[in-house]
Amino acid sequence: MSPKSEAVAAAQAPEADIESIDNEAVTKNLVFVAAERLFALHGFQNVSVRDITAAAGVNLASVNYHFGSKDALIYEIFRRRTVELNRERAKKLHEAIDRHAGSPPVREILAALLTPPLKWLAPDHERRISLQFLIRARSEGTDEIRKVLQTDVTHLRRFSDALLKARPDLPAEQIYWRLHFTLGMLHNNRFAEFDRLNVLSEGATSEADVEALLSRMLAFAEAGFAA
Amino acid sequence: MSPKSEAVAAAQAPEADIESIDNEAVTKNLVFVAAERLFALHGFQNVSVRDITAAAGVNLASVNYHFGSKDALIYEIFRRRTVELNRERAKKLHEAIDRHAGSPPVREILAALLTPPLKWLAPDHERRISLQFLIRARSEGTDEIRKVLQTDVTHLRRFSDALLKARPDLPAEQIYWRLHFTLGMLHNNRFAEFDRLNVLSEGATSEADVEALLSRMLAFAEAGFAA
DNA sequence: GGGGAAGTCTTACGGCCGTTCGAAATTGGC
DNA sequence: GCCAATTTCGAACGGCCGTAAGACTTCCCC
Repeated sequence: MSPKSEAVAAAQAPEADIESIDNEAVTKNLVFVAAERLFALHGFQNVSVRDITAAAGVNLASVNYHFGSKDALIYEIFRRRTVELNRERAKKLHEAIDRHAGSPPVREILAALLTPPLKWLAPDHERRISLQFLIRARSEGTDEIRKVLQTDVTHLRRFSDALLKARPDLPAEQIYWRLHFTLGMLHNNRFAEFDRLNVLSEGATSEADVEALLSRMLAFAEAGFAA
Repeated sequence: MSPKSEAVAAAQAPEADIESIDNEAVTKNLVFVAAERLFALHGFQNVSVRDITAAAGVNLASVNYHFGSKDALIYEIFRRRTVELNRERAKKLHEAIDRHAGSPPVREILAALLTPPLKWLAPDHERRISLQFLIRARSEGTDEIRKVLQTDVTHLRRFSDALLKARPDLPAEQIYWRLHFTLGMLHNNRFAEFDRLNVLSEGATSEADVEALLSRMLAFAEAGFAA
């Protein structure tokens, strides 16, 4: 009772100062943030509801009260962050379409796809942990998440359509495969993979400079599409 | 007692016929094969020791008796398949080196890296499930597996060294990053990702033709390295 | 064919898990 | 300042898990 109550009080005070939004549902937010962080760092199965509520300084029953179940919590985090990320991507894509009278070049389409997640990857970006969560959700996700990932391709279709228009000379399957390859490059941006890369290059590579990383990825993928 | 014993008897007979090797340690092999398959299909945490022993038709205690623990079993599968895969890769790389007087072109280096796993990916290949296991181990693996993956880069260094020699004009970090991108493309070859790709392309893509997939990947990656 | 080693079997222990329940506390409207 | 609704809390339930212990069986060597 005592330590948890103190933690709640200590966490609520600055929260209310910084962003007084959601004065209601403080607990729900504490759970959401703590869960996202722990899931991103350690995986869904390795983080228990008790871990989450302890880290958030709230009661054990909070997860089930506010979200219904652990899986529903995972899904809500996944859903909110996915919508947020895809909104940024779609905005960039439409800007590129407007700039180029309906059909932007391959590089700009890929930039719209890759720039938002790479921006999130920056060490001081507030969505850095969210991106790791999303990457992890792709391989370890719930049954429901897996179903959504495989079924709902409406977001991805925006990009494949734009690419088909930008390269009408290429067979359609070629476009799809190359988009698949590009997404593979992106989803490989996990902490563990960076660590291995740093060991291999003996420190010559640094993922902290996301601008440089974006340039490298765009150059690689654009050349791949031009092959 | 009765159903399990019958299952063992039924499974042992054809096993002994096909490959009479390991007439000893039949049970150990049954566990190994069943575990690899279940882990590859459903993930490490979603498969219990009871699932494995039931599928193998052996006793529950077999896993701990023959392998020590569930984690040790996972590690042994990972280790054996990794050694096997890397041996094939290294052989191909050395053949390429011999063919080209010490410094093969980028495409041949990448082919040595990608061809073995893509061969394993073929629908009728006996290592198809092993490859899925290895891909999964990369993201869901044990602490020990994760440590090995991040620490032991000796195998990968063979390829980065060859690439550095093939493209001495490129900065070293550029080589490392592009190798990282290429591996990302490779590790994205999961069943779930293929399914999504098939939905997106409305059936125009098929991962069954691994020869075509290899060509596509090599063309994409080689162009990326030439950028 | 007797004895010891290797393997198999049943059974159960201890532990962590997600979830639930009823009581207590807090909040907000009148 | 009271009542009802919402939220928080402590506690526990049922279940599945990995692992271990001990009895039993099989096999092989002397």
